[in-house]
Amino acid sequence: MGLVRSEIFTDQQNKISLLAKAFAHPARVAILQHIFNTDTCICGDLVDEIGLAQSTISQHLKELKTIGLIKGNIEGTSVCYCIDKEQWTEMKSIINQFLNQDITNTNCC
Amino acid sequence: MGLVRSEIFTDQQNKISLLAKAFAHPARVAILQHIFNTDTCICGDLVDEIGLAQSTISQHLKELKTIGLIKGNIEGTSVCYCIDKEQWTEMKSIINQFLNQDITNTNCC
DNA sequence: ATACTTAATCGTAATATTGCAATAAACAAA
DNA sequence: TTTGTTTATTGCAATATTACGATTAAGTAT
Repeated sequence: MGLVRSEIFTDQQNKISLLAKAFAHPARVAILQHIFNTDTCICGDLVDEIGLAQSTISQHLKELKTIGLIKGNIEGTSVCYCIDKEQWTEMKSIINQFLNQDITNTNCC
Repeated sequence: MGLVRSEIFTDQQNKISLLAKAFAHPARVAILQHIFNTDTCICGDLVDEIGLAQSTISQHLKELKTIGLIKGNIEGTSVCYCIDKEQWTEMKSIINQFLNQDITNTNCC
């Protein structure tokens, strides 16, 4: 069907999967890494840096904005994107809580 | 197009996004949590636990197996799934390296 | 052998995602 | 105003994902 049945999962499960989607595409990973790597905030050079069309990059930026991990400041004619530090930290904590589940219990294989 | 242009990204970026896909769906999050929570390995009760059809669960299990995070042991007529500890640890390290990028540099917004 | 249980696979339908060209919007510069 | 620059949006087209019923495969039990 292509339609996720979110109702049958817990809020936490839906939240984790939503956050994971942010970096479940290499372009979004690249965008986030580039924002991290440039000490000054990012503008429109993502299109040159990554080899995708401007509209495609813009769409990925929109998704990251919707999820809440980045925010954009309009600076004249260009837009400056940066990490939303609070949200990033919260995301990290949620994901880490999931990743750090105790592995020692599973002992059959 | 619906076709990810993997060639234009680094191996690391592709790897991160691939791993993230493992928990970019609430059903797979639920499956992994359930394997973690039951001290004994998982069998076919995932279908009862999560409200999805048997074939759907089986498909998600296959994806998790393909990504490498779980492995299944045939035990008579049922199958026992568990976390692949080595792979899980490696995944954690790769994801954490990405999540723990220094946030202090981004200082425009 | 037959019947039952369990999980994988196949086929199909529907929705989601990715990508790009073209256009629009918003601002800057001349 | 006109021109250029930059980003967002719209409108496709193509591929991917999700989900389920039906079937198959493999083992158990009778």
